[in-house]
Amino acid sequence: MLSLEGKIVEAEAYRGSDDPASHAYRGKTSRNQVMFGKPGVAYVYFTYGMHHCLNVVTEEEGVPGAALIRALEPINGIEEMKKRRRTSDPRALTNGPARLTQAMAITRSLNGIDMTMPRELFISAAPPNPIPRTVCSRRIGVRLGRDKPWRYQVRGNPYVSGR
DNA sequence: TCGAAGATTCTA
DNA sequence: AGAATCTTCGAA
Repeated sequence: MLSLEGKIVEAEAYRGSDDPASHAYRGKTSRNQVMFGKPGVAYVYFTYGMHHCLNVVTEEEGVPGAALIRALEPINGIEEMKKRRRTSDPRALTNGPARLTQAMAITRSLNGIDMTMPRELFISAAPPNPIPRTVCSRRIGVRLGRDKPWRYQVRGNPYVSGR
């Protein structure tokens, strides 16, 4: 069984009542409730009538917060990803929050699963970068909370999202 | 109930 | 620049 794998190269932070761009800004709802739960859990939501996005819950239980995974560098299962994304361009496979969920077949059925253990969907540690080169900038695609420099990406990585 | 907006992507 | 497309949320 082939697994679909990628290295996270871009993410954005979202918090709670102090972050107007966050789904948790106005408190807990049925959609965002996992943002208030245990850290390391997947928060997957559906938006624009067609797209899924994947977050990792980040804060201790009871405190809302999550990181939106915005881009991956494909590592394994690239042919499968090309089929799912209907493109052969390797850079277009996972360089956007909704693109990577399509490439990796991530849907709301995975909402709420613990990604700190080897599961259907999980995150594992990678060797540290020999040269630290993570940079931050303003978040993308949000109307409110543009001022917050909570987007982190690997500088120079060709698989990050954006224009 | 109803209506507006949305942590996006693709096409023209 | 505009459409696609439907869920979610807050107001009525």
